Amino acid sequence: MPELPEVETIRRDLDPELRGRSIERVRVYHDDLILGGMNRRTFSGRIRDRRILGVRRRAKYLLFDLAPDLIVRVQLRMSGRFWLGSRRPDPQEFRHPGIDLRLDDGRTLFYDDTRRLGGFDVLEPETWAAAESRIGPEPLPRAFTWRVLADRLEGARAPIKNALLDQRRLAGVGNIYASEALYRSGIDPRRAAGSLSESELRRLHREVRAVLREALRSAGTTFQNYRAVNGRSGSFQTRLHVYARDGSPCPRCGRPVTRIIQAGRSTFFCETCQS
DNA sequence: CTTGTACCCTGACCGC
DNA sequence: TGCGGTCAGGGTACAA
Repeated sequence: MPELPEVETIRRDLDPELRGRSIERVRVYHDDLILGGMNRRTFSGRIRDRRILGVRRRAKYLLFDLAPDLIVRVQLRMSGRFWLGSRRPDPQEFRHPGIDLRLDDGRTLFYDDTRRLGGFDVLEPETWAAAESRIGPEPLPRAFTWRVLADRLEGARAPIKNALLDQRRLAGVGNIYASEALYRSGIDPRRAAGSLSESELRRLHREVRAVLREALRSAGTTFQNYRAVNGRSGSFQTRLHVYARDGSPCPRCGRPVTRIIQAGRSTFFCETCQS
């Protein structure tokens, strides 16, 4: 479920706690949580007794750098969650144990995943570099100018909403912030991505960054499942303009928000304010 | 190459 | 209360 702001919130929670710790013991509850077909024994063997150098994020992936030179990639997908503590969390909250990583300070990092769409894999640096090169630019650094966005969308005939979700074009935007950024930019989500004018691209660039930054400041959007580490909720759901608000009045013009399906996912927008 | 669709999985919710 | 249908912050394989 998490998009860039949610994954980055989790990264900020985890990094100072995990940095420098060693993984003493690994427990895997379901083979399908090890992505890429590695079996659980091999996975455990690769990462046991290694020290965590730090936790990074790229797009919606969390990357645990292990000494001396190995990467654990975590994909939360729709329902992955973390808990860090010396005891297993309340089973009311964490009903679907997925992977436990016991650390050398007596605590355990518990990964829980209701739908089991997420999971972990272990990558050599070269393998990660190859995968990483296929991901679009991060939207928050200064290097991401409106011209970079224009480049990534140039010639695309797909609807702009779909293009924003395509991680090869742009990293980190998901279903919530795609709808929100297009609403704030006044752009119809059905427009061909390559047909946006310069002023539309400038507005979209500004609003994508603004909505992601504001959501990050609110520790993300807790709609249903998403929690930061140890059950902490985000608060950006109170600041959404259109997402999941179909039928409610558009905050700008008062006409009802419309819901359509694009690429199999819901899109929310205002037919009056977005053209 | 680009684009769209089906699928992975469980749970919550809605109408009958 | 039960049951079926729909939907859920994602990514990927595969078809067209």
